[in-house]
Amino acid sequence: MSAEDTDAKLARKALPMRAFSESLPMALLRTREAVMCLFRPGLRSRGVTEQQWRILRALAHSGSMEVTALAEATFLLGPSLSRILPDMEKRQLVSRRQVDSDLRRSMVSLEPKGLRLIALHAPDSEQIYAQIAKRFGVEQVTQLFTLLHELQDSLEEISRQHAKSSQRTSRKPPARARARPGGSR
Amino acid sequence: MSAEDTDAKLARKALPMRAFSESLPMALLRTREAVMCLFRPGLRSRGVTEQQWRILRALAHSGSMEVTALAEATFLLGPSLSRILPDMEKRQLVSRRQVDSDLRRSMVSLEPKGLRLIALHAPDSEQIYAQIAKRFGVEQVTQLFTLLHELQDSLEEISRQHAKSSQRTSRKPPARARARPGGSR
DNA sequence: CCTAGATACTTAACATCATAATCATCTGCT
DNA sequence: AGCAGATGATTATGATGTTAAGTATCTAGG
Repeated sequence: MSAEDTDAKLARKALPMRAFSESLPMALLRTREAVMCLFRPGLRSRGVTEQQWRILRALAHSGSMEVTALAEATFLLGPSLSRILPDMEKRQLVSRRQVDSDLRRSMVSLEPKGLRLIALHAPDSEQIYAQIAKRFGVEQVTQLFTLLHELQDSLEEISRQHAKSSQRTSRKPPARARARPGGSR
Repeated sequence: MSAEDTDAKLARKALPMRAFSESLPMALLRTREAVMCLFRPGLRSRGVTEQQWRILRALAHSGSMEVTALAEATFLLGPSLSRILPDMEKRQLVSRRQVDSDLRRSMVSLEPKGLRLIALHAPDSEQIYAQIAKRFGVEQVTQLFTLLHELQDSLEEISRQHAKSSQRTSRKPPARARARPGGSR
């Protein structure tokens, strides 16, 4: 055993830190990646990226939306949509038109081609969910969803609490739940 | 109500597709992002990125590691480490040395500065976990971890099954659980 | 030996994400 | 009206993830 190993092991014991495997962000990241590994091949084979698929799904689910609302729904940022939407327009998966009453806004709509793409891929997607349900258990899936949603709620409360308690020092609200420079991982 | 809205609503009813909010990848992504929103400010204030923090934690937990093992542990890719590690070396958070018995390999070790950084940040991190435990519930947290791990196991089984059944057509195994061009979102 | 293939890691090229800056438009106040 | 500030969206810039190609080293078979 090398000196570094020994040091690290001592360090691990001395540090008031949970095991790396008990990191919530890591667990969520790994799990999501594992799920996506099942879904990606099908999407890729149809020439759709994960982000484009989210846009199609959001539009199919909620109907035409403004860009900001679409960003919220798909969990993408404005700039990402500004790049992705023109591509999808060219491919006639979606269309856009200005809003008469406010020329800053534009409405994004699902086009027939986009709808067909969804219809084409949906069975595959559902089949994967069926496999998951079979292996993992239906109740387990619903339980997981419940926990994830509840955790999100709890986290939001904590954030609000932070915002409130730091109000004395900094005037600005913590803006909004988003990230930092660099990729998502 | 616009024609597009009507179309979309009809489409939604016609399509054999679950509600967008019941998308497992989305739920995991949103939850992870919500968690990271609590952790990021502390890391950022100490000049560490999320990825660098994962590297430090992995080294503190398991001791010195080769680059490949580190990639596995941190869920980063080799090229990312090739970019990140030199920076961390310059800042003396970690160090590297060639392995005598195999000059291709190099061992990455935690340096005192890195250890101090962990020690500095760990309390903050644990305090956030404490808040989560308080709001969300301790049993809920452990239950979530359990479900996430079990789901990963199930997904791996499904992947293996796919690999086996597609063995006739394509010789190559599905390699390994990784992603596609573009960022993580 | 010594050459072919495998392995560890790096470099390069490209796509994407995140922040900030910018542009256009709208709203409220005077 | 007319201007200041807010808001929707795009563009610009920098950092990261991913794939593929490249380099160096090791291992195995002739």
